[in-house]
Amino acid sequence: MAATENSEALTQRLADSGLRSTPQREVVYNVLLKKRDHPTADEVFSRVKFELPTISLATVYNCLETLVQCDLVRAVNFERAPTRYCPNLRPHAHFHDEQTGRTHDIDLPPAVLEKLNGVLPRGFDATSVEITFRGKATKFTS
Amino acid sequence: MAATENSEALTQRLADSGLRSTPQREVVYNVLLKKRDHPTADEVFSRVKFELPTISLATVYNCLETLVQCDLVRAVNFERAPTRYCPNLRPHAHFHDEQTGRTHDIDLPPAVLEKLNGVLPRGFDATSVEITFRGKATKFTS
DNA sequence: CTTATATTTAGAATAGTTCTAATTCCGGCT
DNA sequence: AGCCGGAATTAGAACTATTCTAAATATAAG
Repeated sequence: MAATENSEALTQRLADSGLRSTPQREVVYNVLLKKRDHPTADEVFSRVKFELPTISLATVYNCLETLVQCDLVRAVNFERAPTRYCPNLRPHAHFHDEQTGRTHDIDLPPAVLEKLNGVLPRGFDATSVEITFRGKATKFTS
Repeated sequence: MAATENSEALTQRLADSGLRSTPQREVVYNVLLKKRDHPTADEVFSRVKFELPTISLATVYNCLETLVQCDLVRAVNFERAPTRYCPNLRPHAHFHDEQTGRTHDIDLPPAVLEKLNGVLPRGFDATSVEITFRGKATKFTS
């Protein structure tokens, strides 16, 4: 996908919510797309500063929040550690490697999602489900 | 189950970890068992104070941490909200009702847990999985 | 060009939790 | 019973991720 495509997608999504496309929002989003290692706001901040040295941390938080609102990015929480951000929009779980601290995306097939919804008793209406594995990734993992 | 049974179980678990049974730990644990509404540390604090008016918040945090270490209690995190505590040791998910803010336990049958482990690619070895639903509980729910 | 509104910004404020250092408690030894 | 040493508790300070505030800046619309 060309970078301009992402950029246009971003502009479109922002417009849909009555928001503007700004250099800060563009760069924050591109940083997330470029290295999908579930960075924290601080990590995003330091990566963005290469391109926009004068950006403030508050703006990074604002942009991330905006992207989450537009459904372009997911906020990922693990215990009480700093929130991490993830531009993977497919339904997926997270695997938290306790040795390395790294977070891996685990795709969730529709069948599993259905099975999961099946555990909800009558009267519980879920709009979303969040799944986090903890353990260690032994091998075959990048 | 008689209260003394829980008390003995607690004492046993603590001893297993080389820890002592104390009035503070007993009361904190009993508070969790008595009203299973996933209280925060602050809520536990105020409930415990009825029995131990001089207990400190730090001690409540210490006791909760100890109980979690001993596998008698689970710490439940939802987004970045204050940690909640849950003495339900059966495998279960949590349903977070966005209207009321209440958290409900959802039992997880072994079949579902197996299915879930099945989504992990070779090389991912999970020791635990945490599942949180979000939505609204419409009816038939206490 | 002007105006209105959105956005960014630096720094202060907040809140849940953890840390620190001093005190208290308690079991085991004599 | 009395003492010792480690465990536990305590009050308050410190920490940290995040949000808030208020002022400055940018930008789209008329």
